[in-house]
Amino acid sequence: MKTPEDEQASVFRFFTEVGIIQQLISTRLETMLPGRMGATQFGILGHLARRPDGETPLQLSNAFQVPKTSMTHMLGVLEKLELVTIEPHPQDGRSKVARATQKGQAFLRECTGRMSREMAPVMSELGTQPFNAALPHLQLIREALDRARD
Amino acid sequence: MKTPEDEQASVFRFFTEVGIIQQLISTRLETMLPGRMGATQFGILGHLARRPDGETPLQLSNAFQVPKTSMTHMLGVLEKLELVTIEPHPQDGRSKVARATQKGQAFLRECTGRMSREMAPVMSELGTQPFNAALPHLQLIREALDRARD
DNA sequence: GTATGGTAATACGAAATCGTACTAAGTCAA
DNA sequence: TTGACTTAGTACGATTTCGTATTACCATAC
Repeated sequence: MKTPEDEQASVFRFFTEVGIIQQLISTRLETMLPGRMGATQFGILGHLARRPDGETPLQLSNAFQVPKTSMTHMLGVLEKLELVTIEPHPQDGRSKVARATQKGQAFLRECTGRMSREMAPVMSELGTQPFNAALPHLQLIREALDRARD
Repeated sequence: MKTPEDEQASVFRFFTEVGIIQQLISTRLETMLPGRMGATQFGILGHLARRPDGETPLQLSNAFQVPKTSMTHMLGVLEKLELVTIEPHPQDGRSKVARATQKGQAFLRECTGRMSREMAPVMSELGTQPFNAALPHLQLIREALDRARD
C-alpha cells in the first residue's frame, strides 16, 4: 500500500531524473558545438529551422522559457555567427523577426548528424522502446505544466 | 510501419520534451528560491542532505556534471548563506568535505514543501500515474547515458 | 629522500544569464 | 487627435558559469 509520501517522492524522483538526463544530454551536445554555444541556442536554431516564416524574439522567449533579455543576447550571438537573420517586423514597428539562414540549416544538419553518430552506441544498447514508452507520459506532463504557468 | 527516421525523430522528441520539462520545473522552482539561487544549487543541497558524511567538491561536480570550478563557486555561495559547511578532508589534504547544515536542511524542507503546495493543482489534474509510468524508463535511459560518458 | 606524474581545489578572466529600468511603438477610448 | 496604457526590444549592471592556468598535495618509483 502506497502512502502519499511515497507518491510525492516518486514525483520528485521523476523531476530529478529529468534534470540529470537533460544535464547529460546538453553536456554531451555542447562538447560538439563550437565555442560556448549552449544547448538552448541550438534549440532555438532548430525551432527556427522548422519555421520558414521565422518568429519574433518574444515568441522565442516564451517557447523556451527564458527571459526576454537573454533571448536578445542569444539571438545577437547567433546573428554574429550568421546562423540566423534578424529583421524588423513588417507589421509591427516594435518587433523583429528571426529566421534561420542557409548556413544555419546546414550547421544544424551537421550537428544533429554528429549527435546521432555519437549516440549510436547508447541507442543500440537501449533500443527505441524506452523512449517511445516514456514519450506520451512526458508530453502529458509537459502540457499540464505548460498550462499551469500563469 | 516505422522507418529508422521516425525512430530517430521520436528519440529527439524525447530529449526535447525532457529539456522543456526541466526548464519549466527549474524556472518554477527558482521563482521561490532566494536571490539568484538556481535549481542546481538546490539540487546540491538536497544531495548533501541525504548524505550525513558529506561529499567532496569533485564528487559533487561529477554527480551534477558541472565543471569543478563552477562547483567551487556554488559551494562558496551556499557556504556564505550558511546552508553548507566546507571543511578540510580528514584523510586527504588536497580535498574538502561539504555538508548540509541544520539551517540547510530546514531550508530544503521549507522549499520542497512550498514546491509541493505550488504543484498541487497540476498534481491533482495529472495524478501520479504518468510520473510512475515514465520513471522506470527514465532511469533506464539515465543509467545508459551515465555509463556512456567516458 | 626525492623526483615524477597524477589529482583536488582555486585564481583569474571571458562570456552567458537575467533583473531592472528605459525607449519606442502600438492600441484604444473619449 | 490626444493621452493613458500596454507591449517589444534593449542598455546596463550584478551574478553565474566555466575554460585555462596555477598551486598544493598525494602516490609511486627510483
